[in-house]
Amino acid sequence: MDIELRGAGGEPVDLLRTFVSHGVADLPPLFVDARRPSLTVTLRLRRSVRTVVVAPGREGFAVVTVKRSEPPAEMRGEIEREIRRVLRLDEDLSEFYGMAADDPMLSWVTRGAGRLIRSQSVFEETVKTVCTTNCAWSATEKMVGALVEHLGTRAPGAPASGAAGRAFPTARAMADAGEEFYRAVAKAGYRGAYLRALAEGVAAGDTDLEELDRDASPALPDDEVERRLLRLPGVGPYAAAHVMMMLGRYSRLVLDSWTRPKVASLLGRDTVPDAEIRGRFQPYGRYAGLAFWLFLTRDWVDEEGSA
DNA sequence: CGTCCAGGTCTAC
DNA sequence: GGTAGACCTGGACGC
Repeated sequence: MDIELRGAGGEPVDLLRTFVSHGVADLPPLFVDARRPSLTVTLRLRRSVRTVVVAPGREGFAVVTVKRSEPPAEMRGEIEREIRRVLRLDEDLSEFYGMAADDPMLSWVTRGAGRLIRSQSVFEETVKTVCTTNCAWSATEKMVGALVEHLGTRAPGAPASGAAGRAFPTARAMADAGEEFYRAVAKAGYRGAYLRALAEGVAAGDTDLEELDRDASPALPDDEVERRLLRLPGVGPYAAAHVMMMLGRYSRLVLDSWTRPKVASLLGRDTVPDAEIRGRFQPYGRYAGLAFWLFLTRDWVDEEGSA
């Protein structure tokens, strides 16, 4: 099926920029192949699990194909909705583009950058973010890979082993996995207890993460969303800002051991105080975090458009 | 082989 | 409310 690459405000969408918009776009159950280019994702649907490939189609469109089986009509509708969510196509970035157009550092984004690949659920976003804390990216890949490989449901056509072809695990599946799994298989270290507690809270219905999405609760203020996220085990200021960015709530800047040196290097300095960084992007208001992220990741795709 | 530290957070002052 | 110290893990460093 075809999906038109057009934002909710009619703004352009650069599909390759979207594919390489964020490192989490390449954590299972998402796989980016920047060469082809394509995005493969295994989706949990209401009544099944399917692996879907998104690639450039005819001019202005993405083409979505479902692996193995041609899905029935109602499933196709569901898949299209989920892909639109993952690609963030229903977000209106035209106001942000209006601001960026007058900024020499960011005017380039108006060609279609700014849609950060999103996971299927806020729960998934939160788990992945906790898995990025206080460790190298290789450790994050190890942890998330193990969760999907060992706890995720297989889609038709999934390889016998590995994370490919499996959906992100449900909160229940993660809550039921024992301490030993998090220690010996996922190599999550002290995060294991956080992940289990987080999953148990969601599975038991005590924690509702999905309502924190900007689409789900546009009236919920960012301050309140941040307060709720900070109550979660393993979620501090960095993780809260990061999850919020993935929820389309860009008021916070993601400040961590990767972004701080990166912004300093781009400004040709040794270090830059957090307050100064915030000050520089403050004019973008509720898009400050997105402006900051795009400023940092401009070099992820070169001018010719290859990653 | 020991120390440091990666896309930090928690607890105890 | 603000700040040390501990914390799993493993790859990168210095010695």
